[in-house]
Amino acid sequence: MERQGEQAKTSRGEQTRALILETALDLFKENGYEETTMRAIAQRAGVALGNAYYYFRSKEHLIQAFYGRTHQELAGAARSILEREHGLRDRWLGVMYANLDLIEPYHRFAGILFATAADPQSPLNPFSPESEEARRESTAIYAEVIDGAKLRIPRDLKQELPFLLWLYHMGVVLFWIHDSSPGRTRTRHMVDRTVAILSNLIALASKPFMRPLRKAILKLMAELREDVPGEAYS
Amino acid sequence: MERQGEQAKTSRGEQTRALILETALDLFKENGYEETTMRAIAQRAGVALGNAYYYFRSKEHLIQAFYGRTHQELAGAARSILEREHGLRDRWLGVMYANLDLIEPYHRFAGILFATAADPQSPLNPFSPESEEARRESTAIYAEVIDGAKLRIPRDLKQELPFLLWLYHMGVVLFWIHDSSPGRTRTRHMVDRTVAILSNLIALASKPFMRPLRKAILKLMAELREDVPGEAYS
DNA sequence: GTCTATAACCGGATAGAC
DNA sequence: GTCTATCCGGTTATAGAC
Repeated sequence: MERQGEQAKTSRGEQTRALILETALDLFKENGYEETTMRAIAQRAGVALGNAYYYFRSKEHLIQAFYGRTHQELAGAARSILEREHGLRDRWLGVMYANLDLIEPYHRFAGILFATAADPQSPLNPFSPESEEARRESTAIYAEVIDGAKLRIPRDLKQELPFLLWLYHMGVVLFWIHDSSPGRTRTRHMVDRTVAILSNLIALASKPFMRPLRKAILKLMAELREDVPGEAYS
Repeated sequence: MERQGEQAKTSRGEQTRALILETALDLFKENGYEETTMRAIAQRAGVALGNAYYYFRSKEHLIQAFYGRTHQELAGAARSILEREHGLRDRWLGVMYANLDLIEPYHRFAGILFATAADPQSPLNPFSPESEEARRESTAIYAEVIDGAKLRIPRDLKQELPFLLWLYHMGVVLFWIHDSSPGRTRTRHMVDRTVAILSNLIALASKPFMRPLRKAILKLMAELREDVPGEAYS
């Protein structure tokens, strides 16, 4: 019944880890973040409290794991969308909607989720070194959104766009968190409108006669941008 | 030596309250928010733990009080700036700088501060009903920034601008929190540039020929905007 | 209404045994 | 890798003094 072959490797541990994470997310969905105790998570998962802490250094790290899982799922969803769609606007909108669908079940505790993420000291912060991988993967999705689109975009802009779309993505999530409309229709409406406008704006900014203004804005951005994956966070 | 006339009223209590708040902020500055215990605050203030909780229902409420104090101080600083300056850009920039000066000493623990504030459930959230007064006062400052400027702005835009400037203010604070440059020079640079650009944009948006676009954007905003001081937060 | 003192509760986090 | 015991600090409760 059981095998412990060398391919299984960390399998046993991974299973426990996954069990704890899923249990935690279920409880978060049911009762919210603050209301869910680590003891309750451990109990329902059928493990000891200390064991939960063996896999997740803190309650916040459960959130980080949730981030990671969501990224994986979004990347998967994005793949099929990006195979199908070829216009910038539709590719972009598709990814945004996929993300909103993905996180909707967690809207209830997403506030706390984002709150802890807002602290620059926190490893959960989207700008932190710990988040670099997630940030890089996320940005990669948006690079693919752009690269696959039938649209000629100058190199300087094209280089910055994935980061900008990722920032936009963050802004949408922030809006979504504060959106109490049923089904988050308000956020979807906002995304519809802004993606359309911004897609046009990108096309416009790509015109040759826009070059000077484009250069000026990109220069300002470069000045302002912290070297995100760098020394800034000691 | 002591009088307890009717004018003194809550004076005794107010003094204790202020003492506790100042002590807490000192400790936050010195050691950060998480590292500062309520017991330590009470001890250094020379009051009993229970007394601290008599004046502040929770540790978070100390932050809310800090917000309030900062608002007061900003309003005071703004008054003298707005008496002096008459161009939109200089009035606006003056207020932004005054605010940055005011909060600089607290940069260290501002992250946590903003983090707890980011949770929609939290009373600290700038959009929450509990924050309505602070939000209203803050918005009033920006209304004054606009009203006193020598610039003709159409009514529809003028009505929305204070809220928009307040949103911008929030965005600046968010940027500031993540700014690890010495003296927050990066934030100041960003503010310099963006206030200049946005001031021009406001002037541009006020031109008669911009009316249709302006109307369209204001309409979208109205659709998106939650009735902030409303039922949304039950 | 303001304040002290003290004990207790609860839950996040850690230590160390198995 | 898993468990039990323990610590620590936010918070609450109580009972009483000015």
